[in-house]
Amino acid sequence: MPELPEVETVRRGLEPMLAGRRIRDVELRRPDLRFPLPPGFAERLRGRRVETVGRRAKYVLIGLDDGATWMVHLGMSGRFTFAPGGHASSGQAGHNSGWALVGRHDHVLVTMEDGLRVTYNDPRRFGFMDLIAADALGTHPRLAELGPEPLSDAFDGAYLSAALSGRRTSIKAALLDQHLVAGIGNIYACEALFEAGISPRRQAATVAGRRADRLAGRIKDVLTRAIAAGGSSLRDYRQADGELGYFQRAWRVYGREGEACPEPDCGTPIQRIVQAGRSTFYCARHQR
DNA sequence: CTTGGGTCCTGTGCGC
DNA sequence: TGCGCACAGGACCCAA
Repeated sequence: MPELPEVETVRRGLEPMLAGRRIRDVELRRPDLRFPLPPGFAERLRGRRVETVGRRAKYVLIGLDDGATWMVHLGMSGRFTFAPGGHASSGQAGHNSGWALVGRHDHVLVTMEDGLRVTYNDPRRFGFMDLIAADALGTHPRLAELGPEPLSDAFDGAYLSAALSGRRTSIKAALLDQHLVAGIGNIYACEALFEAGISPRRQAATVAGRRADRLAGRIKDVLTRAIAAGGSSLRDYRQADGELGYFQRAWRVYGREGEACPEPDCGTPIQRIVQAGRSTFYCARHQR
């Protein structure tokens, strides 16, 4: 599900539900997600007041009143759902553990002091959570190594050009490297390269100068549009799972193998290739 | 240091 | 209709 825009949509959905409220209870329905949850995870969250709901790359960062940060990565299939007092669930039938309905993949159940129930559901369990003490946030290994936010001023053509120099891998693979720029995933890498007219197979180091300017600009634009689409789905559905934001987007090349290139007067069939184990979609005529 | 490949996990959709 | 297989939006780990 989630790349930067979807995670930002989740953040925006969570913020009004959590910020300023105290956590009454946390129930873990298993001791681990992708990784074991840190010792005392539930106990340390219990009784804390949420002060901020932020985001870095694809991480949701929930700031607590003791200075700690509750970090959430949604992996491939993680999502949050909400229910006012007593009916949070992802819909499937399940066992009762004080909650009205608990689905098979509802792994973390949070009750806020006003009774709001927040469920973290993740069938594939590639997601993970951590609880980071105030003095460890700056050095957390998963955060400290991340590249710049693509929507920040620190990310531009000059940065991209310099960061790609010497890289022999493909530009597509390079964009997925979170150390280089943080938050782009498989879909938006394909879409940004299409809009920039750059072949995903091009060697990363050859994306420099004006070509890098163009790519940086298209990355910002495609992410900004996706966040806007996610925001409208939030307004319509009051959910934070981001799924509608993804679902409603009409990708121009992603998932469109064999369909005609959407550029005017092109019509070249979109190709699908595999790079670094991931599907890449592109137009061989428009992308060089 | 960079790079490519394997791996974790479950659900879905397709072709036969 | 049932079955098996390919594939799915991420990122870690390891070997070369």
